[in-house]
Amino acid sequence: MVPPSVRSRRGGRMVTMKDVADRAGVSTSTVSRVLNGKERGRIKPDIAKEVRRQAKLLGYKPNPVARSLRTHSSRILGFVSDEISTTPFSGRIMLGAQDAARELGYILLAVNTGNDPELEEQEIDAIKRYGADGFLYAMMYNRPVTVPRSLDGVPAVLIDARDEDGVRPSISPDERRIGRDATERLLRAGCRRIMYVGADVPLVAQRGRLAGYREALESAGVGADGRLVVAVDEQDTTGEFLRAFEAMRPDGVFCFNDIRANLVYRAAAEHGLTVGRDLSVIGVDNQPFIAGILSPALSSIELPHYEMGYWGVRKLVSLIEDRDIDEGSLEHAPGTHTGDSAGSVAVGANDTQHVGVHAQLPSLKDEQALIGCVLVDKKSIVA
Amino acid sequence: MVPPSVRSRRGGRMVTMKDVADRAGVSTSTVSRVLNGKERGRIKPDIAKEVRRQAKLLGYKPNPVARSLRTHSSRILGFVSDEISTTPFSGRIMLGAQDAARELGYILLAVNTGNDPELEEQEIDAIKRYGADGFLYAMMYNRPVTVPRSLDGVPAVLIDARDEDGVRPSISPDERRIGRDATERLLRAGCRRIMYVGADVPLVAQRGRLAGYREALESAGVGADGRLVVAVDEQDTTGEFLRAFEAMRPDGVFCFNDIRANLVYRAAAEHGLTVGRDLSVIGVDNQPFIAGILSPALSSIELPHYEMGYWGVRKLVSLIEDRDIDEGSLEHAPGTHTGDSAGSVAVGANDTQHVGVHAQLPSLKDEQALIGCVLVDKKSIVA
DNA sequence: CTGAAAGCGCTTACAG
DNA sequence: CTGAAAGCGCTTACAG
Repeated sequence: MVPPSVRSRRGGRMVTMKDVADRAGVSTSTVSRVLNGKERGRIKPDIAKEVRRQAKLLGYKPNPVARSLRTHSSRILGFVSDEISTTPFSGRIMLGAQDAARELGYILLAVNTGNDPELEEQEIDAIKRYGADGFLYAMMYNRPVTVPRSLDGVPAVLIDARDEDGVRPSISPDERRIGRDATERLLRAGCRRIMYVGADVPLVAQRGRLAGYREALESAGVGADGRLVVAVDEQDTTGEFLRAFEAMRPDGVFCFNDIRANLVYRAAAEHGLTVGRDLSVIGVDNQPFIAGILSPALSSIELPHYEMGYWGVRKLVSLIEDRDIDEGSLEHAPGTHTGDSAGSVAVGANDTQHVGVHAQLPSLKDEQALIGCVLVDKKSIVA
Repeated sequence: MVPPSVRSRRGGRMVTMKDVADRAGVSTSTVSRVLNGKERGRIKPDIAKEVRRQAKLLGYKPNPVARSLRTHSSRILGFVSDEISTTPFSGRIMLGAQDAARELGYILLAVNTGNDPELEEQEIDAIKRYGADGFLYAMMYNRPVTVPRSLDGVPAVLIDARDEDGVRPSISPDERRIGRDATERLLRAGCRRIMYVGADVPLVAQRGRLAGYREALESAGVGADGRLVVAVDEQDTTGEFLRAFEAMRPDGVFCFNDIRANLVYRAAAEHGLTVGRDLSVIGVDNQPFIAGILSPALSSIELPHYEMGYWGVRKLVSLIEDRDIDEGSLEHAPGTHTGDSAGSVAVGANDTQHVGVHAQLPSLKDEQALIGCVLVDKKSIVA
C-alpha cells in the first residue's frame, strides 16, 4: 500500500487539510487553528496532538496558493535586479537570498529588468499579482537609487545600493573600510609609498575606497602624496598609471579591483620587479578567474555578496512579519562563518589564507547597513 | 480623480473580474469566457467587445493565484539549478529563461540546490506546492544527469545537460562543433601543427571538443600527431603542457577554455614568441575578465548560455501547453541576433569581430537539442 | 448566448 | 473548546 505522502510527491493529488480533519475526526477549522499555532487555550491538548500526528502521518503541507488567496500573504518574495546574472559575483547575492528565504519558509520570484524602467514596472506588477509579500531590489554595483513608484506601500529592501530618499532599508559593502583595511595591511607589511589605483568613474565604491585609503595613511602618520593616487580605466589606455608607477616607484599598491591589479603586475614585470617580493599588491573582488591567471596569486578583498542577499531577506521578512528575527544564524548557511564581533572584518592578522571565511552580518536594526569584507591573503604581499 | 488602474498599482485593492462584470453589465462567467478566448460563437460580439473595453479601462489583470487554485495551472515555472549563480556564465542561462518566460506570460521561481539531493527534493516539492506548471533543470556545466524522482510526471526540460534515461528533452552546446570550428579556423589561418590543450577531467565538453578537433584535422587531411594532444589542469601543475609545447612547437593551439589559453600565452612569452603573430590561439568561454587581462586579446568561442535558457523555457512551455510555439523570435530578445540557417555557427569567415552575435536556436521539435556557438574573433589569431 | 451555482483549499468571524 | 458558514477570485459544468 502506497502511503498518501508518497502519492503526493508524484504529482498526484496533494494531501489537503480536509484529509487531515477526516482522519483526526475534527473539522478543518480545528486543523487550521492547530497547524497555525492558534490553539493556545482554545483547543483541547489531546485533540491538537492528534491533529498534528495525523498531519505528519499524511505528510500534509499547506497549499500556499489557497492560503494566499485567503490571507493575501504568499510567502513569496520578489527578487528584482537590474543586471544580476550577467556579472560573476552577483549570482551570489541571489544564493544568499535563497538560503535565507528557505530558512524562513519563503521562496523567491526572480526577474531581471536590465535597467529598463518600463519593464521594471511591468515585472513588479506581475510579481505583485502573484501576491508577493515584499521585494528585494538588488543592484549589480553599489549605488544610490530611487525606488520605482510601483513599490510604494510595499515592503522592500535594497541590496548593494542606498535609497536616494533615505526611507528604504538597504545593505551595501563598507567601502571606506575596504580602503582602510587594504591600506593598513600594506602598512603592516612595511610599505611606505602606497599607491591607490582607482577607477575613472564616479562610483560610490571609488569614493569610499579612496577615502578609506586616506584615513589609514593619516592614522598611521604617513604623508599622503597626491601623486600616489590615480584614476584609470581597466586597460590604463591613457598610460597614466604607468607614468605614475614609474615616477613614484611604489612599494605597495591598493587597487580598486583585481583587473586594475593586473596593470600593476604588468608594470612590475616590465621593470624587473617581482610582486610579493619587491612590492605588495591588494585588489578587490577576489575574482577566481583572475586569481587563476595572475602569478603570484593576488591577495584581494572579497565583496560580501552572499551576505548581502542573506541579510536582505532577513531584514525584509522582519519587516513583513513585523517581528525580530533572531540574529547570528548565518553560521548555518553553507560556506559561511560568523566572526566574533558585529561588523568586524576578518583580515588576516598573520597572513594566513581566509578562503571561505565570511564577514559578519550587521544588526537587523540597522536601516542603512554597511557590511564588512574579508581580505583573502595570498601571495602578492611581501611577507 | 484617481483611476482604479492606478490605485491598483499602489498596493491597494486590485481590480477583480467582478468589477469588470459590473461595469459591463454582465456576469463574471461571461467576463471569464471573453477574456479567456472561449467566446467563439458563444458570446454576442458587442457584449464581448464591451467586456474587453471595460477590462482595459479598469486595467484589469487576472489574479493568477485565484486562477491557479481553480485550474491547477499557475504560469509559474520552477528554475532548479545545482550551482548556478556561482559561476560567471550561468547567470545568463537564467536571463534567457526569464526573457522567454516573460514573452510567454510565465514567471520563474528560482532555487539553488548546491547538488544536495535532499535539499533538491525539498525545494522541488515546495515549488510544486506553489503550483508550478513545469521545471527547468539547469546544470552549471554540460553533463549527463538523472532527473530527481520528485520531478516524475511533471513537465521538465534539462539545460546544459542530457538525461541519462533519455526521456527528458534537453539542450546543451554542440561540443563537437566547437572543436571543429576552432580547429578549422586555425587551419584557415594557415596553422599546420595544431595542438589541443584539454582538461584532465572526464567532461562531456572535453570529449566532444577533442573529437571535433580530430574530425577537422582529418577532413583537412592534416595528420593528427598524438603528441599534440594534452590534458592538463588549469595551472598545468604537472608541466605536461609546457613540455609538449617545447617539444612540438605548435603554430596553433585550441584550448579547452580561456584559462588554459593563459598557459599558452605564458609559454609563448617564455620562448620569445608573440601570440597573434608567431602562433594562433583560440579559447572557449570568452570570459570578459580574462579577455581584459590577456594581451593580445584572446579569440574565444562563447557558450550559448542565454540561448539555452531561452530555448529551454520555450520548449517547456510547448510541453505544458501542448502546442507549437512559433520559432525564430529570438531576434526580439535583447542582445541577441538570429543567424540565417538552423543550428549554424556565425564563425567569422573574414576575421571580423562578432561580439554580440549569437547562435541560432535549434528547432523545438528536437528532444536532445544541440546548439551552435559563436567564435568571437579578436587578436590572438595570425592574420 | 448567458447566468447562477459549485468548488479549488484555505482562514476566520460568528455562533454555540 | 469546536464547527458550520462565508469568502478570497477565479473557471466551468449545468441549466435554461
